Amino acid sequence: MTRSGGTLGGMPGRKTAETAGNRPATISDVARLAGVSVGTVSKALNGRGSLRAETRHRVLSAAEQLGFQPNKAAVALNSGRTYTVGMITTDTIGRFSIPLMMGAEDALGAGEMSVFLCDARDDPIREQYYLRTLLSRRVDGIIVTGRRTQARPPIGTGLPIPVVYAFISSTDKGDCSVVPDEAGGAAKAIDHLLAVGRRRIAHITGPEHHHSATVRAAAAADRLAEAGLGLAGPPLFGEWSENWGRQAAKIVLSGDNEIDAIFCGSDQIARGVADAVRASGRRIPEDVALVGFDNWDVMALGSQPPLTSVDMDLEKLGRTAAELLLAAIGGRPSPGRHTNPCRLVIRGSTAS
Amino acid sequence: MTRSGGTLGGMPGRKTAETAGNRPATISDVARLAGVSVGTVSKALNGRGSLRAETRHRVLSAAEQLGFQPNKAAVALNSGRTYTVGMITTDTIGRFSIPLMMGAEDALGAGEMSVFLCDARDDPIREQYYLRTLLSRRVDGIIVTGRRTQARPPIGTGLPIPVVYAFISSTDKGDCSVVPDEAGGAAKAIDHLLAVGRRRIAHITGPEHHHSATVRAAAAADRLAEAGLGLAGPPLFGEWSENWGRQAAKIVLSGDNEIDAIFCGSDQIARGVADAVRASGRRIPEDVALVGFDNWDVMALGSQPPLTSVDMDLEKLGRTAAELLLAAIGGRPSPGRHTNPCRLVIRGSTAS
DNA sequence: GTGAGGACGGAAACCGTTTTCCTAATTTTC
DNA sequence: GAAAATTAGGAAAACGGTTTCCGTCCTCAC
Repeated sequence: MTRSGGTLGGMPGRKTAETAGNRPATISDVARLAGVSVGTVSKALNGRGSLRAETRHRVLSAAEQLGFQPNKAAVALNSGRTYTVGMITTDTIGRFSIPLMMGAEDALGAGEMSVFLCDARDDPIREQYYLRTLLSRRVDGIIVTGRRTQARPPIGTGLPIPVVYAFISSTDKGDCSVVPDEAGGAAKAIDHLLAVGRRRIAHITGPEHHHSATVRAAAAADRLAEAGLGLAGPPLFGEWSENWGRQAAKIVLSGDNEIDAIFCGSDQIARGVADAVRASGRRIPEDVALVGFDNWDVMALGSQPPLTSVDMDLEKLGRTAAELLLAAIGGRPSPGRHTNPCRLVIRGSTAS
Repeated sequence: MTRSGGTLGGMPGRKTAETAGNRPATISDVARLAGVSVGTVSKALNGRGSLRAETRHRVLSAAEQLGFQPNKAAVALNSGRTYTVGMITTDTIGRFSIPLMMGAEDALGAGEMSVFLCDARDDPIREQYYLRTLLSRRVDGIIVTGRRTQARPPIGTGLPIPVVYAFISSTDKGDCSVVPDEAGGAAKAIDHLLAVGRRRIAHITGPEHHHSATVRAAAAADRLAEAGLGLAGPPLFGEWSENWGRQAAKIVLSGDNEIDAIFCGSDQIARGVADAVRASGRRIPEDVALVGFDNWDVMALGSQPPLTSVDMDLEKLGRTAAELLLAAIGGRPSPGRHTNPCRLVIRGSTAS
């Protein structure tokens, strides 16, 4: 009695004619079993040519019985398409890369694309090594991501395949980049604070040499200026840490003019600020409202009260990057800088 | 004047004969330029056969000039090896997967292997889809990771390629799994608390149905029993959240018997506990010493004082998994469960 | 001067698919 | 009932490498 196990759509792990150690079935195996030529098998499997229904069915069930899966390397060889893309994270895979990667991977997976993961760890040598590897693997395209939104030199010029930068952007204006609208996000934060009646707003953020810190600070100041106001004191630049948040909050709170809100450059900073505000005997949000940035769940939700925060929607951004890459691979490139709006997530730290 | 740009080891982005949109050079192009046959080019590039130094050099410089990179699909086709592995994260890519992935990717990259990233999102359908895809791509092996250390059914049986489970393990004892020694880590935490003179130790941790929670709790109790002591009250099972840490700490602190240390099932819980302990007027570590688990930097370092914590050394674990996979691919499998020791990282929350 | 042997490099098979012909058989048309 | 049109499926080329097998030329020994 012949086993009929191994449906095409079924569990590949199911024991079929192909057992451990056996080499995977090839199209020739299927052809032999079905009693037809390999060309016919290919046609049956791909719905090309004209075949009798009976023949097609015989091939299909032979393929099923052997658990046949076409060798993608062979397909790639004569189609010129590998249906793979490379994802290079220029710096270490971290909190920002993950949602980006997930979004991108999801969008690509739907297009039957597989993703090569490359972690360049901030090392230009590794980066170029990976680039060479990816080119050698004939990926159909590359997504470059990184922790900083600052523009960076293109990963290569005159490459034979499209490249999309996500989160980071390329200094070459002709390259396709997808970046969050950090300035818009900061503006939304300020708008919200104004809407809940705050007027004396301080800003505590990361290092001044960090692109995100300066962009967000400038946008916040601009927005207040448009409302006929100004930041309560110059922005406090420091580090992206809770510790800095605590320190800076102490400085702000000991100042002459009572502030009624603090816009923070990150959720980590906001947490530190929250600690210091509470320690000073002030209540959040009654006395001081607090807005963070990143909407990092463990920080925003672990804080007491939970933090209102600006969400850069990184997963969407990754998805968009993937879609632009797919379009470019399909011959419809979208050069230039594409910005993705931020969302403001309102929670207890500003709820009135 | 002929451009000589494009060293083999140089920047692939450099403008060479191959410019944007041009198809990558093939071995035939190199052969034509060097005035030899393709077979000779292959020999020159791979150091096979016997060639005159002059010929070899001519080929090499032709390859260099064209920026030739062998098409890996073609190589895969006749070597049977793709030099790729698949990495399936059964649940969403998160805090635990990342260091694992990074360690594995690093170890594999050194072996010239590329990694396919597959995020199964806790969906068995997606998981099987990815498995099929990977098999179709003829990866040389697969690493399966996940957020939970609990054993899971094998991803497939009778697969033609080796599989290594990292962090999670397979219920099939014959499968190769690499897991952290959570019990050992918990024991180290208890040993340390005992060493700094604590005797009344409580335990607050995650949900009782979570494997890690029960294993760590049991190991802590066992270790105390060995020392002729016991936990100060039964372990408090709840959630892996700061909020639960705060709640549980209040319960513990309001008990009859004064405790002098709390061992927490995670750093997040420990942070919540720290808040509650401080709020109760007790000092850390003088009155209550605190040990967390995971050594998650933002939590452990953001806490005040910084948390002593058990580090599962996930990057090492990922690296080990990759090495075992490489060995298995090379025909030297290491079936069974391999445990990796945890490290205790001592910080202010227990410093005497 | 002849035969043996080594050095060099070309021709061709092969890996697993897809696709383009092309032939043979069947059906349609008048 | 013969010519034309259609259908079914096979043979072979192509994709881009690697490897095996030979043939040619040169050198050396006798």
